[in-house]
Amino acid sequence: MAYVEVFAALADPTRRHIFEALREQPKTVGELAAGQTVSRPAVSQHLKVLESARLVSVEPQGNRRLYLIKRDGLDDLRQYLESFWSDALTAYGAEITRRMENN
Amino acid sequence: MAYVEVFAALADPTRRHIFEALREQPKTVGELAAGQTVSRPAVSQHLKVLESARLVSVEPQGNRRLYLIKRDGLDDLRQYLESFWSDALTAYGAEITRRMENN
DNA sequence: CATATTGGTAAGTTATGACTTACCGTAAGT
DNA sequence: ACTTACGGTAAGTCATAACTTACCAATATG
Repeated sequence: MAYVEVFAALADPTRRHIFEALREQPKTVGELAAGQTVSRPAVSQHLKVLESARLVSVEPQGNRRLYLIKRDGLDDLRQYLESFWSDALTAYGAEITRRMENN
Repeated sequence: MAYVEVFAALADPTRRHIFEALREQPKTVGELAAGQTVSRPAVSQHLKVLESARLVSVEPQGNRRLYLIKRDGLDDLRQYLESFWSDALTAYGAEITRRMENN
C-alpha cells in the first residue's frame, strides 16, 4: 500500500520539482529552496512528505541536512505499475484496441 | 509531460478505486458508482479526469457508456519512472546505500 | 407516445493541503 | 562566549478540488 503515499507525494508540482532536483545530486535544504519559488519552510514541509513516502532520505552533516533520492518509494510505484502490466491486462488492452478500431 | 496529469489523477483515493475497479473488466458508470461510497455524479467527474489523463477511454453503447482502461496514461508514467532508473541513478542509489550502511 | 434509465453538467458547499511568517534549537565560525 | 547560518515546527490564511443536489439530454422500453 506504500504506493498510495508515493502518488500523493508526486502529485504536487513543487514537490515533484524538489524531487527531480535531487536527481542530479544530493542537496541541502537551502540549496533546494534556492531553486524553488516557494519559501524554505515550504521546502522543509515538502521534504517531510517525500521522506515519509520513502522517496528521499536524509543524511545530517553537522549543521546541515543533506537530502538524497531513495529508491524505495519509486520501487513501490513501479511494483504497482507492473501489477497492471500482467498478461491479463495485456489481453484486456488488446480487446480495447480491437473495439476502438471498430469504431 | 503527460505523466503530470497521471500523478494528479491517481493521487485521489476514490479515483484510484474507480480505476482499479476497471482492471477486471470494462464497466458502465452505474456499475462503477455502485462499488463506490460517493454519488454517481462524483464518479462521472472522476472519470472525466481519468480520461483526460489517458488512463481510461469510453465506448458509448446506446444509453450507457462503457469505460475501460487505456494503456497510454500508465505508459507515460512508466516512462517517467524509467528515466529515474538510468545507470546514473543506479550508481547514485548505490552511493546512498553505502552511506546509509555506514550510519 | 409516454415513461423510465442512464449519465453528463452546473452551481454551491466544505474540507484539505500548500503556503506564509514567526519562532526555536543546534551547530559553526569569530 | 557571542553571533551567524541552517533548518525544523507551529499557527494561521487561502485556494483548490472533491463532494453534494438539482437539472437536463438522450436512449430504451412499455
